[in-house]
Amino acid sequence: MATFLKNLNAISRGTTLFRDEKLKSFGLNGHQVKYLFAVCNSEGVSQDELANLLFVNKSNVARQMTALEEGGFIRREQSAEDKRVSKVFPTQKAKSLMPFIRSVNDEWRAILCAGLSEEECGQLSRLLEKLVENARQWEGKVDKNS
Amino acid sequence: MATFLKNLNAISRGTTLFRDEKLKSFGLNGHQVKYLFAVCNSEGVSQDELANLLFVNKSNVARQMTALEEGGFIRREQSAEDKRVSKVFPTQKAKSLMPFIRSVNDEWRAILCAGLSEEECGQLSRLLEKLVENARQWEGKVDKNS
DNA sequence: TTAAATTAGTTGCGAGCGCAACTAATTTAA
DNA sequence: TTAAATTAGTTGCGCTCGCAACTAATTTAA
Repeated sequence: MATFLKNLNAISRGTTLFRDEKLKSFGLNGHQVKYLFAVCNSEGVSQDELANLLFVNKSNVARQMTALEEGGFIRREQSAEDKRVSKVFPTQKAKSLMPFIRSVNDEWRAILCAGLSEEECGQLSRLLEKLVENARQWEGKVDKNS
Repeated sequence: MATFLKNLNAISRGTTLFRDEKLKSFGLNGHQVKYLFAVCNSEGVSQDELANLLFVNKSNVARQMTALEEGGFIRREQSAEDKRVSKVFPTQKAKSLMPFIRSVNDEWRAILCAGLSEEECGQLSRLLEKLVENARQWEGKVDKNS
């Protein structure tokens, strides 16, 4: 069990490091890629929805959106129906970068899953999905609202 | 793939949160448990070895050892053979706490793995182990010494 | 034997993170 | 209809983290 968490840390760290390496020349760090990727896959998403999608606190979304906006990767648009809501859109610059970001992700997955069969890879995804569901259910129960 | 990393974050966060909840009354937070657990399972380990075991930067080990020492959970002893090395030992206080820490870990694993069979749980551990190995190999290749 | 290279540990720095407190907009109830 | 509760987003705080630069001890080479 202790092993378990340690392992997740190692993989998370590696992922960020890999993305850092590949994307720093574009003015993005390994953490920001995660946010930008989500925005590009859900254009017009609200910051609150982003926080839920990415399992991070909404304060981090606010800060990263400011950074990405200053970097010219996204723009925010106040929702007409609900003026509290900021809808987030990728800029053309971000969209142009997406194929490359996808290739970086693919490359990293290939490195991570080297030596695993397709079945094992799928099995792993499925099992992790289940664990996340369990974790979220517990987190919901203790009601750290976020 | 994007999903993949997000999932790891959610599980990591849940683990820390759970440990925070259960152990704060003992003066330990969710992160420190990880370090203390490793020390208790490898009495006399060096800080450098701890960093490798836990996949964290050695600077964090130094800081957490200072905190754990101040909290009365560990003591450091300069190695006689190599005066650069600090050997780290758990105090009696820490040892007494270990059964409880183990039960917290077990409880969390039970929550995480609810709905999974023994075989699936084992399979998951095995697959993650492989991924970590792959990640470490890549991290070693880019030589971020740490 | 002495000088250079390596190693364990520490510290300053900047970054990400979660939480709590806040503002402003919206919804719910009285 | 107005007051209370909720919601989206922002900001201050304190924590952990990784990196780089540093000290002191040790090992390697000249």
